[in-house]
Amino acid sequence: MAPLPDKPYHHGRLREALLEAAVAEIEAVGPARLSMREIARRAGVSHAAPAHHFGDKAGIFTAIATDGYRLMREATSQAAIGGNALLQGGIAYVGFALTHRAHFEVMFRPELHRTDDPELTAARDSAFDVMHRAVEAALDGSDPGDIQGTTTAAWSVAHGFAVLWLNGNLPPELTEDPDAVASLVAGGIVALGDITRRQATSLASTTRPSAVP
Amino acid sequence: MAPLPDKPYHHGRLREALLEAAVAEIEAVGPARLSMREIARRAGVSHAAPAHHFGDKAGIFTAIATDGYRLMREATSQAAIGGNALLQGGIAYVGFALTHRAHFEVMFRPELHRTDDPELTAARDSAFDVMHRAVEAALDGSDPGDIQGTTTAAWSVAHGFAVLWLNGNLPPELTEDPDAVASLVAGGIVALGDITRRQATSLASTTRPSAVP
DNA sequence: TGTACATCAGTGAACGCGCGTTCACTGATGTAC
DNA sequence: TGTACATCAGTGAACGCGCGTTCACTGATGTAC
Repeated sequence: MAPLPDKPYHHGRLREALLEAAVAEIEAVGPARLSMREIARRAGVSHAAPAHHFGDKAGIFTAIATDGYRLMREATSQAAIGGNALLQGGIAYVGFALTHRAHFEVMFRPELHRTDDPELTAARDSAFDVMHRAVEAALDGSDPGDIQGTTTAAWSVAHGFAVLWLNGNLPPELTEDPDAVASLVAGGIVALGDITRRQATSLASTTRPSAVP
Repeated sequence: MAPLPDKPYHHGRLREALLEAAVAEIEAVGPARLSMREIARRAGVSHAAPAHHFGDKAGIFTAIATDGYRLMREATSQAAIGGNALLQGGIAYVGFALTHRAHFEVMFRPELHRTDDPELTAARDSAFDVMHRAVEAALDGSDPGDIQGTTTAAWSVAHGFAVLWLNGNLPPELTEDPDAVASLVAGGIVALGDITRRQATSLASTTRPSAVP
C-alpha cells in the first residue's frame, strides 16, 4: 500500500491502489465529495491516471459497489448457516455496514453506478440470494407473499439500523457493546412483532397513507 | 411562488422563497450537489442573496431540517392517536419520508447541520417524543430496556424501509399500492418477530459481530 | 404633513480555487521474427 | 540472443466551468422630530 521507494513508471497494481484510495477518501468525506484528482493524489499518481482505468466516477463507484456486494455476500453467507440463520445474517449485515462504510454507502445508491454493468448485477444478485435463502429457510413453506413481506421487513430493520448508526442518529449508549445491542434490538423486534400483530387487525379499515408519484 | 411582474427591489418573503428553492433543488439533485448560486437562480435573486439570510449552506440545511422535524411531528402525531398508534405512526413516518424527500434526507444527516441550533434541537426532540410515546403506550409498563429496544426496532424498520424505497432499492412491484405494501410489511414484521423469538434463544452463546472503533 | 437619517435587503463585479476533461507526450513491456 | 515495433500505462500542461466569498454599492423602508 505504501509507494515503493524507487517509484517505477509502471505501478503494477494501480487499479487496486486507486480503488483503495477511493474507498479511503469516501470514508473521509463521503461519496458525494469524492474527486478523481484526490484519488490520484492519495495513490501518488498523476491526476489523469484514474480516468485511464475507470473512465469516470461512475466507473469507480461501480467497481466499489461490485467489490462491496462480494464482500457482503462473503460476510453474511458465513454467518447465515445453521438454525438461527436469519438473525445471524442480520447481525452480519449490520457488521458489514459498520466495517465497510464506504462500500455500503456506495452499494445502495444506484444513481452512482452504471446499473447495467454485468459484474455489478451478478454480484448484487448473488448477495441478495443469501438473504432470500435465509428467510425461506426460516419460514419453510409459507406462501410467497409471506416470504416477500418477511424479506422486506428483515432487510428494512437491518438496513435502517445500520444507516441510523452510520449517520450518527442513534443515542451513544446504543453504539458501544455490539453483543448487548444485538440482544436489545432482537428483543425489540420480538416485541414489535407482537404489537404489530395486535394493531394490524384494525389496519385495513382505517388507514390511507399518502400516495407517491 | 412565481416572481411578481414588476419585480420590486425588496422581495418580502425571500427567506421562505429561498428555502422552497433549496428544497426543490435538493429533490432534483440531492443535498450534496446543492449550491448557493443555484438556490439564488431558482428564486430569481442575485447569487449573494442566500448568504445574506443563512450565512452558508449549513444555515440552509439547519433551517430545512428544523422545518422537516416540525412537519414530521405534525404528520406522525395525527396518525399516532388511538389503539394502533405505533403501526399508524410508522406508516405516517414512511409517508412523510416519501412526500418530503428533501427534508427527510437532510434531517438525518447531522453533519450537514449546525447541531447546536436551539430551534433544530427543540423541533427534533419534539418529533422524537411522538415516537417514544407511541412505543410506551403500546408496551404499557414494560421495563426501560424493552422500551429502548422496541423503539430502536420500530424506528429502524420504518427508517430502513423509507431509505430503501427512496434510493430505488426496492423491487418495483413493492412501490405501487401503499395500502397493500403496508399490510405486506406489517405481516412481515409479525413473522420476523416470531422467527427472531425462536432464533434468539441461541444468540448469547454463539455470535460475536465485529466491533467498531 | 414634511424632512432627515439610520437601518436593512438585495446587487453585481471581482477574486481565487478545485474540478473534469482533453491531448500530445514519454517510459516500459511484450511479442514477432 | 538480438532487434524492431506495436501496445499499453501513466504524465503533465492547458482549457473552461461553477463554485463560495468578499465588498463597496444602491434601493426601499421605517422612525424621529
